[in-house]
Amino acid sequence: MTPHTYKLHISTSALDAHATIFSGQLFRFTQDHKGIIVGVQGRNVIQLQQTPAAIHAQTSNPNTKFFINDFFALETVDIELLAKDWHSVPLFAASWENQPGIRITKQDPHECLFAFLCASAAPISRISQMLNTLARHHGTPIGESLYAFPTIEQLLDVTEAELRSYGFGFRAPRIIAAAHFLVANDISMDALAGLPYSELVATLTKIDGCGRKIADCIALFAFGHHHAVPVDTHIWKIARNHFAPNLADVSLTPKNYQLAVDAFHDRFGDYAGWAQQILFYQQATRKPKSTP
DNA sequence: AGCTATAGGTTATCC
DNA sequence: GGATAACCTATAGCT
Repeated sequence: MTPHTYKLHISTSALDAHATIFSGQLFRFTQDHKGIIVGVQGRNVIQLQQTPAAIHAQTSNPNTKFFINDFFALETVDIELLAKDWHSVPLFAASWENQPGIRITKQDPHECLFAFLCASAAPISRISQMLNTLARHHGTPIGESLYAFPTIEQLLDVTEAELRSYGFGFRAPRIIAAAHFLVANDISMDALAGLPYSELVATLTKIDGCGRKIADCIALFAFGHHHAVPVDTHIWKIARNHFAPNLADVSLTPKNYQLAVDAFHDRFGDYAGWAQQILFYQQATRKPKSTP
């Protein structure tokens, strides 16, 4: 690839590249011993090195500046301003003070869809392993041990047995069915991008293995629905412990899922998804012993 | 070293 | 409507 560089002047509290990328929204990025972060989006390679005042970015895309600005939604969202507003919520204030600069990235929708289809009941390390193995075997090489995520055509050639051998388990048939579902219904990522939130979720949840939570992940991480709040086990815990005591004794049914989402919207408004990510990171990475 | 519980859930089935 | 088990398996956290 021909590298195109761009020096982005930004503070770590407006964008902490490491915390953002390894906060559980992306699964195929790595960091080397020098602290350089490398990953793939679509057919582009991204390389990032952060210093206190800047991020040195390098991509295989001719317009690295535009690419990076779009990827981190820098023009769209002023997270420091939002965080300031949200400091009236004690749990948020504590999370932000501990780890500022976590943003929502705007991911390649195709990979994002399949990635989160794999995410059911799996720890991040396993999700990464599944996706990397799949890309290595069926994706197009685009750099030193870097592979584009398999296209829909490439996915149609993968068998369930192969996926199971990569460690997909019960997720294996879902991947195949999803690829066929998209092709059979002529659903493009561009078409999904044009849908309003509720229609997007309605469409995505027709895919076997994609419930509300995974649909919300895709809506938030790939399609710019900043208000989408994926309620996983950690966010559910936060909602019932801090925001909605009335949920303390109930289980996570579809109805209660929505009540948890409502609790986030009441406090964080139109960018509740961003607040969710910051709280999620705090909850998911905290030491088991520190706070109950 | 061997064991257990859990991991950013979803769905079929039962009440 | 809501509760329960089953689906796979890598791995962290125990003994």
